[in-house]
Amino acid sequence: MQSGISRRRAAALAEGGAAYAERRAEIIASAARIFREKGFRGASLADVAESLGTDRASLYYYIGSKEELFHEIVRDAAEANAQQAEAIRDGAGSAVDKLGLLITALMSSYSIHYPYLFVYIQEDLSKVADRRSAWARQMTVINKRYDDAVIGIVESGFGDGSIRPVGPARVIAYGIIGMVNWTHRWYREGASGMPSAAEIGRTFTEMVLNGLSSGTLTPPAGQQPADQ
Amino acid sequence: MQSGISRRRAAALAEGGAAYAERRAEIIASAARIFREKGFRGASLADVAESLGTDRASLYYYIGSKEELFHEIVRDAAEANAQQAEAIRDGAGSAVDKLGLLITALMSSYSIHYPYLFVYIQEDLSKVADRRSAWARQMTVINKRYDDAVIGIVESGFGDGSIRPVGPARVIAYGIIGMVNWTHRWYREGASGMPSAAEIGRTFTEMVLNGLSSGTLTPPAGQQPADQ
DNA sequence: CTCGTAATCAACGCTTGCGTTGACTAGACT
DNA sequence: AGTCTAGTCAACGCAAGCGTTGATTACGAG
Repeated sequence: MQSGISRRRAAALAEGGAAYAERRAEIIASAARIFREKGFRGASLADVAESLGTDRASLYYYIGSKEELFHEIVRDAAEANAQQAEAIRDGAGSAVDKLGLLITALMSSYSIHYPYLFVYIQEDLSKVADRRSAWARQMTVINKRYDDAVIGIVESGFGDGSIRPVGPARVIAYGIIGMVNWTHRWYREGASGMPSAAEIGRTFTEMVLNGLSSGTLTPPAGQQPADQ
Repeated sequence: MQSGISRRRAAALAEGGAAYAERRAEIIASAARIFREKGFRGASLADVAESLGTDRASLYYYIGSKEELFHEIVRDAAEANAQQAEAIRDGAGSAVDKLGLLITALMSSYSIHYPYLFVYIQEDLSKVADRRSAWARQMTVINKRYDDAVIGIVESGFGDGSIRPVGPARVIAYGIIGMVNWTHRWYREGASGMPSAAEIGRTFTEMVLNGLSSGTLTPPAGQQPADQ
């Protein structure tokens, strides 16, 4: 059984009016900003409504619930992310090249889809929804695809010898992912003194691929003995 | 004006009974686990009480509020973290050595103080409390001390030539911090197939200091031209 | 001018969760 | 046995926030 407002929303959605779709997109964009600022639980629909200069109840003409709003924001971001990683994994080049590509591609995604991607990254999705819900299961799949793509690149590098096996592929992959994802805590698009996303990507790439050590004061690596 | 329960709590605290302190610590430890699992906003005091087999109201004999409980968990973790980073920065060794030390030290802290440290790390503190509150300002200071210690190590490495200036010191520092902190999303103490914190620390150290590239398929670094 | 549709909003019910009250219980001490 | 105290808990008040209703406004078409 549908509620009154829900029926009207479904009708408007089915009709597919351009103005309606545009207003809806506006709401989603504004909500993304709010979620980015306050987090999913910290943000209220009142905040979203206020940022749009409208009433909270009016939002329900465009969206079914706070969760639906959140899902809409996150799903596309996650899917795009996964596809990008998979495309790089399946593309041409050595594993090392691919890792470099991956890092810079992610950073520029962030720059473009900000704040959508950061909403996605900053939320620990396992804490936002019941693990058994349909949406949570979809997200688990998408996240796994993403992880597997990165892990796959590292493993292929182990195989062709282009990546030094300094540890388990999963740990290396999560290290890279973490380095990039953690930017959600400090990177602010266009803040004064803030390097560009591209510059951050280049720095990360260089440090992960070729290392920070200049080799002038420490032995130049190879396999150093486990000192513990 | 104090409420009844608050007066009794203050009295019990002032008296300093050992059993009281122990029970209080038990509550804090259990709360840390819950906060770690559900996040600050997602966890309710009912959850905490239930995990202790007691009533929610009984908690207030030991703690003043949910916030106080959270602060107690986080403050020490943050302070310990900052002091550790500062001690490493101010200790002996080259900057490269210090970075390696820092990474492994952090990872073993996590292993020891788990879940306290992860509660601290997983919460974006700017989203949990009003930025102007006394506590938030204290935390800002502690966080800055930590960041500055890491940035300081990187800068000193620039100075003595042991660290290659692949980008701004802040970006390098945040890259390392991110790599380590992101473990809160996937590292689970003692989960099956999970590497030890020490092993993860070694892997991260090796990849950041000496790089992943074997040099067999890509030019061995130096300064590569900006390709953009 | 009137009518119909798209869009808005004041007001409501409902749930969750925080913090408090004041009474109760178990056990130590006299 | 009687009393005192540390600790517990059923019950309450209160605020925030979600989703709904039903009426109202704005406005374009006829």
